[in-house]
Amino acid sequence: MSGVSPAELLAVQSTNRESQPPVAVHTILKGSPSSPGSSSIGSNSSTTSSNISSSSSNSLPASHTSLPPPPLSTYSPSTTEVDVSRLERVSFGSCSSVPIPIPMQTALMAHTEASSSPSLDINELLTNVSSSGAQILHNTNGRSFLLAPTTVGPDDSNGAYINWLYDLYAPNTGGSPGMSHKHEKVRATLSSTSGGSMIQVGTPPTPQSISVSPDIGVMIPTKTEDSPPSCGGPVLSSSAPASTDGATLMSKEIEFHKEPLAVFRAQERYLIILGAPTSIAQRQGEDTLTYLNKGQFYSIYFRANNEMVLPSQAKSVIHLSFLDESDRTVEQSHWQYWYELQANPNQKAFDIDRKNCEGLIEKPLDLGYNAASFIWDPRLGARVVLRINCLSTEFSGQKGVKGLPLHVVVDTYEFQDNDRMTEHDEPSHRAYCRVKIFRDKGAERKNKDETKSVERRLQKFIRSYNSVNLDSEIGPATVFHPPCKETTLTPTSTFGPKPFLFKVSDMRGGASHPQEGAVLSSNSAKSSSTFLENIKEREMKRSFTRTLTQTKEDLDQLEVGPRNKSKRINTQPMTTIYVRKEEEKVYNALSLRELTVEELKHQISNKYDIPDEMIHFIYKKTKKGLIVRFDDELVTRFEDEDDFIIDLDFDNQKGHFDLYIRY
Amino acid sequence: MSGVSPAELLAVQSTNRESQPPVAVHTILKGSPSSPGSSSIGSNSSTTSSNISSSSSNSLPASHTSLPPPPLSTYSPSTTEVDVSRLERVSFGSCSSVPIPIPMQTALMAHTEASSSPSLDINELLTNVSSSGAQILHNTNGRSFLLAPTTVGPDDSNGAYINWLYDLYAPNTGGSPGMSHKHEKVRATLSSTSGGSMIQVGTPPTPQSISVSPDIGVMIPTKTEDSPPSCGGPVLSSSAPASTDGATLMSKEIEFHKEPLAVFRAQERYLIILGAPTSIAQRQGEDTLTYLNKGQFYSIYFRANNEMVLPSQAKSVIHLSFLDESDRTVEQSHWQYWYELQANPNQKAFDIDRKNCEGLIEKPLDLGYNAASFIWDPRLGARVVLRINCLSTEFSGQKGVKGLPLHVVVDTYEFQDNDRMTEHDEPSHRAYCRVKIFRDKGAERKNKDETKSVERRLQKFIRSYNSVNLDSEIGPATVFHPPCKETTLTPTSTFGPKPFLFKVSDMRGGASHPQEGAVLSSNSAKSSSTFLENIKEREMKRSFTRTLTQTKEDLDQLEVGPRNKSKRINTQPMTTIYVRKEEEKVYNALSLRELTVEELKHQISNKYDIPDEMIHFIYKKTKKGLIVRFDDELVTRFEDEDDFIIDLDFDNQKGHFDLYIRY
DNA sequence: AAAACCGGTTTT
DNA sequence: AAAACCGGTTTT
Repeated sequence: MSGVSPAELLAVQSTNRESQPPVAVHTILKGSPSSPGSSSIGSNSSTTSSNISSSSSNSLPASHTSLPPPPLSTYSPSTTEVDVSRLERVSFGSCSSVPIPIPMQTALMAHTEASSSPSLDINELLTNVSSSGAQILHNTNGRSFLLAPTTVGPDDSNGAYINWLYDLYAPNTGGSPGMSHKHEKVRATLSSTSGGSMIQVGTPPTPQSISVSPDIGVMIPTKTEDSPPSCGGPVLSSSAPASTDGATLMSKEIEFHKEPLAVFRAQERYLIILGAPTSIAQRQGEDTLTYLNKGQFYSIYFRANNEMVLPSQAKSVIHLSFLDESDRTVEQSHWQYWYELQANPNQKAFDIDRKNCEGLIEKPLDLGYNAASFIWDPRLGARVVLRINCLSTEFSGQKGVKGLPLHVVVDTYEFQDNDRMTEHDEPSHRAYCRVKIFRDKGAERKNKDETKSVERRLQKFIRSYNSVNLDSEIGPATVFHPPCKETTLTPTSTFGPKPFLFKVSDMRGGASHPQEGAVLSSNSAKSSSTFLENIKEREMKRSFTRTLTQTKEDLDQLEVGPRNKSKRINTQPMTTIYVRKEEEKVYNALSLRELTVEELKHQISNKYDIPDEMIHFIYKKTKKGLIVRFDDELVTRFEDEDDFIIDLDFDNQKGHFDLYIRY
Repeated sequence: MSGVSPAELLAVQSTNRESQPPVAVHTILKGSPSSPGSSSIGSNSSTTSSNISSSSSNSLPASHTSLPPPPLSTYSPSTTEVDVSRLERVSFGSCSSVPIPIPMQTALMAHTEASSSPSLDINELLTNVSSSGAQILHNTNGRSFLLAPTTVGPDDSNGAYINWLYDLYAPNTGGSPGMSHKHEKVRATLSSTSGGSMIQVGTPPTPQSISVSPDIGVMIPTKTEDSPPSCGGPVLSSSAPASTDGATLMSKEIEFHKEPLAVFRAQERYLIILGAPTSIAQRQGEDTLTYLNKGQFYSIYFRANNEMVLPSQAKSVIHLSFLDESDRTVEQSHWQYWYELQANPNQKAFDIDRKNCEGLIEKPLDLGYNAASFIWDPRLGARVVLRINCLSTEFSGQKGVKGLPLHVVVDTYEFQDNDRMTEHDEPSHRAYCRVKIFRDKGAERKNKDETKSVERRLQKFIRSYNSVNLDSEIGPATVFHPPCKETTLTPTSTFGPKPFLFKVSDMRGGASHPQEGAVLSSNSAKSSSTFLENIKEREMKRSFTRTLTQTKEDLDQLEVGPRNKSKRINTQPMTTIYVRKEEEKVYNALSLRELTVEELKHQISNKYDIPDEMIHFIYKKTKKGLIVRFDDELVTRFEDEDDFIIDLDFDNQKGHFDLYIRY
């Protein structure tokens, strides 16, 4: 219908270059209500439960059942290695609406394996069960998730069976937000007596009624009588798994931890977690993205792998930077731009709520305007509470346009007691995550909108999925980042260049990052004497207190910045314009030392690896479409940070390039 | 359901303080296909047309039928006086979908009378015809409008009849946009044999097939065979009206005028029309609002009432101002703020396309940065083409916030021949309209969005309308401005203060409007030394105008300061025009440091590598082909980014060049 | 050209 | 807290 292939809608993930831990808890929903220790998932007290034919004898491929038990729950979902162990069949009746009671806090996420299940045959599925293909599960919190069929086959009772695959997430209920959650992967097999149809999640139980069935490791509502089936009572039951080690998965009540569970990959030495949910809209395998609110405090948890030999002290440095920008001058100008908008010259890109940090051996220390360090004991862990003072939109400038993501980069250095390292030490560990900072409660809004968006895309996917043409190679895949309450920073190489440090004080003297003599002084945008006095007053205040311990109260008093403010003057003798060709994703910065056509040519040829003399003409293409030859005067009109789309046309006849700059 | 009363959704208008002409054309749809001069509205060539029972005998209250014939069409909809004459009944079949063929250009607007029809009984309507209450008509251009029932009664054939009331608008098809339209008010009576239901507008005929049925004065498609009824063929037919003077309404083919029809209220001396559609979202009786695009040219038509004694010359002054701002200092600071963002210091708030104006006795003359005047002959009319160079959002500053509406105010002064009035004359006429200026094609988007929004509100109204509780006093009313292609400026008192004139040159000396010493200073987003110099230059120029008093407005202005790079501070006062010879593919930019013939020569010779003295004469070649010697005054008329084709003719005899600039 | 996106802001 | 608005901008 939509003409969009499933591959486009939900592209199959490729690699997991962030190397997130592939561990996952696998749990089984089983059809036999008579299994030991079973709790009735679908105990909807329906008289039509006699419709159900339970078949627990259906065996699965050995490759699936013989996998070792997966480790405990993790904060990072499995991506590269999809464990497809423990398949079970659960039969259900002929009703067109099959209630699956799932706790209110449980969300289901679309999932099929990318590679480990070559037996997946979408075409067969489509042929055999057209209308019962991928289904949207409507969770009671308003979110909907895909339940994707993987394989189908003849049922030994009265119909066909379908292997459904999905992820089960159980976020926590109580406790502070972003503190704990559970992520489980569940694979269940359902057999349908009829051509299947809508599957709905039943009315959730009250939160108190949620308990854990130790034998299957799934949270199960103990009373579900308030979810009557919408038609003849198909019921889904649970029981002990047919596999061996299901009981080891979660043999006790789920704990809602005050702090995140530290689950390490085998080699990973540190685990750093940002207490804010990761955006689900990012494709798995790509950089994660986490939405934050400017001026709001978030925790970063630091944990070391206690199975390793750990130092008694570590220094971690938190940087806020633009990792995408390989060009440091761009990063510099971003920060410079931001800084000059601040009312308070002492304003840092982020600041730390010293009072609410935990486990810090020394007070955190600002290294620059976009970095801070602190000492902690890896054997004990630590928590740093911080807020970010800039907006992502401040770096994109224009009005209706995406803000720039920033990077939170954490470098960790190890040393014993007072054996502090020197400046030139390499960090033992580096991890980062991308963040986007919004005004007000924009982060929540953004997450909410994304949930809706993902639902729409899944709906769309299903429509195309159930329609005719489908490449046999293409099947649904988990492309979105699974919902979670926290963001695990991605470990990365420690050997790259150190994150850019923005130091305002650098400007006075020669610094490692030449500052081109930026001028702070002319705080002249504030023309009201009253206003100026306020600024001065504020500066006075800060100068006294900033060396002292900053408490949250102090920080709250310090305005994060007036909303509308003019920029300040900065005497950089260079005009930087950004250009990109239409097909380019990102801009190139042209730093014009002088505003002449020659210099423009030079910089263009430089940036695009064209010999200087190969660029013959430069034209301005006006909004009206006029083509105007460029002259020095027009170049003079360039303002710093102007951006243009350019066309670099090669003239085959004459063997040179003509450059068109679109206005 | 929604808990919103109809009164809240569609509040009844109160007074018409703008005193728009209450004239309206009333037209009748009638059920009898045998009436003289009838054209089949519903000639859907359906075999089920036998279902239709036509009943033209149904008589209506005398108060409705005895009204005098309304005058000819108008550009201002009737508001205070609702003429409810000429009701007719048209029966239709039992189909649930009744196609009403209406020309594509026809829009239907919700309407019932506010006060002049005390016989309206909503409750009766609701009781008798619940599901066939107010209906949404889906026009084929995607817009939907309300068809509101007014009264119901027993049908003499087999059901109940309903009096429907709605407005019928017939915008023009061909011609330039915003040139002409028709606005008619139609009241029709339909009787339903069944409990009524969805009414749809049939597929429209091609524009060519539209003709006028003189006896009923409604545009009727001559072929409608491409709109098959979705079920058993109910057909709506039209015929001559039962009333007396229907033929006088529109006894000839509708003309799509190249210029707007000038229809005057009795006393009104001038009619001034802006060639852009009025926003429908404004409530009637309130100020109109018209959406424009920045940088796009619009026409303003000037017409005088030829039934009056008119002078041979009139001077009209077009102002762009902030009429809402009673405080002129606010207005001043708004313009000051805007002005300082302009790259070209000669940039005016709007400029006039001199080439495309019509009927101007003299060239328009800029009075300040936000006003221009011109002389025209009231007996002949005139057209001024202008574009506005500011954005409404520039004056609201913040990001997600409504832009400030501006006012286009036109003062017209009368005088005989050369008897020009002095500065202190009062204008004979003043009219204004509110405009909002958007970026790109924002005006169209805005109008479109409003249509959708109005539809939603009407839908919502219908739901509440068809539901239980409804105050007997409350009925639907026409609250929105009717769709139209043009905006008639609202006449107003000429005795108020004259619109604010923003003159940059005012800063030198004491002006009639004190300038409050606006601070230019370092309101800067610019960082280059060149820029600083420019600023300094400016400050130098105006330093003596700086005042000690800093008003709150100044501060506000500054805090709204530049946020993105699109805002530029003026560089040198310079006007850039683009020229090319006919044989040249691309234009050359001439940057005129001063607007003199000498400078023009200099730049031309510079660009075309001709010695200065080799260019002897510069001529203007008018559209008519006249050759005019250029003088400084003509050069002064250059607007930034004007473009011209030039002829550079070498005179072999005299050995020099003559330059012709084609207009 | 139309629709969607974007995120700051206002409204509910 | 959630939804809608707002208009510049991008995508389709």
